[in-house]
Order: sequence, then structure tokens, then C-alpha cells
Amino acid sequence: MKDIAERLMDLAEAHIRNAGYGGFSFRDLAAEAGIKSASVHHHFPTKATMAAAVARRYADRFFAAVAPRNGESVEDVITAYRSVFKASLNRTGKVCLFGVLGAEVGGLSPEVAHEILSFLRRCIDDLSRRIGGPDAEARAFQVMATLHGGMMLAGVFQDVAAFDQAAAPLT
Amino acid sequence: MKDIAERLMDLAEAHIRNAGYGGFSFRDLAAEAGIKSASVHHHFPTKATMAAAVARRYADRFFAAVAPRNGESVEDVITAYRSVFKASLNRTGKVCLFGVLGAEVGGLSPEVAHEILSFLRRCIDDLSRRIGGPDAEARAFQVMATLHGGMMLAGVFQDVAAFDQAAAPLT
DNA sequence: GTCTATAATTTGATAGAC
DNA sequence: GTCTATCAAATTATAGAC
Repeated sequence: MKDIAERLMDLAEAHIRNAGYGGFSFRDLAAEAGIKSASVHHHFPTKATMAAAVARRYADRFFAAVAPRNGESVEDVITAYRSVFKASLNRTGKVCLFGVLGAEVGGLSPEVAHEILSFLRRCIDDLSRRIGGPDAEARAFQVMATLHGGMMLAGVFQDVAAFDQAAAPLT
Repeated sequence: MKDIAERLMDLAEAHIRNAGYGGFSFRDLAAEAGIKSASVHHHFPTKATMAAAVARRYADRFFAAVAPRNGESVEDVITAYRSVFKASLNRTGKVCLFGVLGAEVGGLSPEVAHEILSFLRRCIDDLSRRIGGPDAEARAFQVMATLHGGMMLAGVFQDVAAFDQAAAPLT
């Protein structure tokens, strides 16, 4: 049995990845978890607090999944990022949490906006360092852009092939 | 002097591109246009109707801007798409309307979702046809993914350089 | 075309009992 | 930790006067 706070974050994450920050209310989550909205507030004082917690949990899991391996090539690094996003797309049918939140960052509280900026910055830095060379950061931006744009297209077309076609040429 | 409906669509487009569909209310628009929300409803019966109208206007302008030129090369086609998105990013500081709506498509009404799917499908088809060759559609997906992901990153980092670094290698 | 007024609902959030 | 009850505000939308 999972902790109720974890269960609430599972539900919130699914809603955000499907419809954005505005895509759920505490009442929705409460109903789905079989409790009342006041009880959701007991676990997460505000909606922004909860979204930030969901974001941090997502980021932690993501960076654990793409952690460097000994002797990895540049191709291996890019494959790691592509594979983790694709596995999540396949498993849940949903795009990256930060792709959705990033698109609407202008309307989010500083608390949540900070988590978005932090995740994407960390991705770029991690990719740059592991890719290396003079164009490392530019390549990192290219990889992140293509993967996130590919997920968005796959989400709209409801077809993972859109992601594959977009992301396959990345090297 | 612009038509009031056009002015309302200008305002709605800016809000959506900044914060998504949930990023504005009819009262917001009314206040900014100096009228009342009931008057906004006179021009656009529902919020979904208005968003769909904004989407159609945006698409019309976009496809006019990327219209084929005589004797264009594959490079020219990709440059056209990249340039139009970048000019809009530079002029408004905002990402593509459909990048934002596409990210939260799961929470939007069928009316609006249809415009999103329609725009992106038309982009892929147009790019594929003008690129040509056996891998045309895959390249179209790659171009669209990179450009949209690049805009998302530029929006979050508030730096157009993110778009440039992501999109420059496209050929 | 715009207004006042308001309906109907939803939302984020809190107080206080158990 | 969960509940009932409720608040205050916002939101989408409509009716009807001018």
C-alpha cells in the first residue's frame, strides 16, 4: 500500500501531464483518492506547493534514470535521455511533466516556475557535460528541444511514432 | 483602428501563448479592452469558440508566412519555418500558440483540440511535401519537434539563444 | 454593441470537531 | 488524518435594458 501523499502526487502528476496545471483541482484529486479536499490540504497546504512537490519527485526519478554509466559514449548519453522519455511515453501515454509546465510557465507561481527552470537547466548542464566538446551546450539544447517537441507531437497525434520519427536522427 | 473582435483576439492570443488556455478569463480580456465581460460574450459566445477563432487566425497567418517560393530548396523550406517562428518569438517574446495548446490538449474541448491537430497535421504535410524524398515525413517531424521544443526552452529560459542553439543544426 | 445584474458552478483555502 | 461545514473569490455564461 502506498502512502496517501504519494498516491495524491501520482494523481496530480497524471492530470498535469495530460492537461496542465489548470487541469485538476483538489476536489478532483480527493474524489479519485476517495477522501475529501480538506484532507488533500492536510498533505499539501496549497496547490502550488503540491505541484512543486510533484515536480521535485519527477525530477529526482528522471535524473536517477538517466544517471551516467561508466565508459558511456556520446551516443549512449543521448540514447539514455531518449529512452527514458520514450519509456514514460509508452507506459503512461503522457508527455514529460516539464514539457507541459514549461509551455505555460508564464502563468505559474514562482514556486512552480523555479522547479521548471531548475529541471531544464539541470538537463542542459548534465547533457553538456556528458556530451563534451566545443559545441556541447548547443547539442544539449538540440537534444532537449527535439525530445520535448517530439513528445508534444506524439501527445497531440496520440501516436508514439511521431516521437520516434522526430528523435531517431539525434546523435 | 482595429475591430474590437480582432483586438480581443490579440489579447487572448497573448494570454494563451504566455500561460495557456487557463491563463485568461473573459473578465481579463474585457478589462484590458475597456469593456465588460458580457460584451466579450457578444463577440464570442463561449471561451472555446474564441480560442478556436484565435487558433484559426493564427494558423492562417502562419501558413501565409511560410508559403512556398518558386525554386525553393529543402534548406529554404526549413529556413522559412525556422524564421517565421523565430520572428514571432523575437517580436512577442512568446512561443507558438499551438505549442502551448498542444501541451495541454488533453484538457481542452474537442472544438479547440481539433484546431490543434489540424494545424500540426497541416504543418507536417506541408513540410513533407516540400522536403520530398523517402524520409520526408520523418524529417518533417524532426523539424517541427525541434522548433517547438526550442521555443519552449527559449520561453522558460527567457532567452532566444536557446531556440537558436536548438534549431540551427536543422537541415 | 455595450451595459447592469445575476445565475450557476467551481475553486482554493480555512476552522474546528472527531 | 479525516471529516463537515463553510468562506471568499473567480469563472463561464445568460437575460434583458438602453
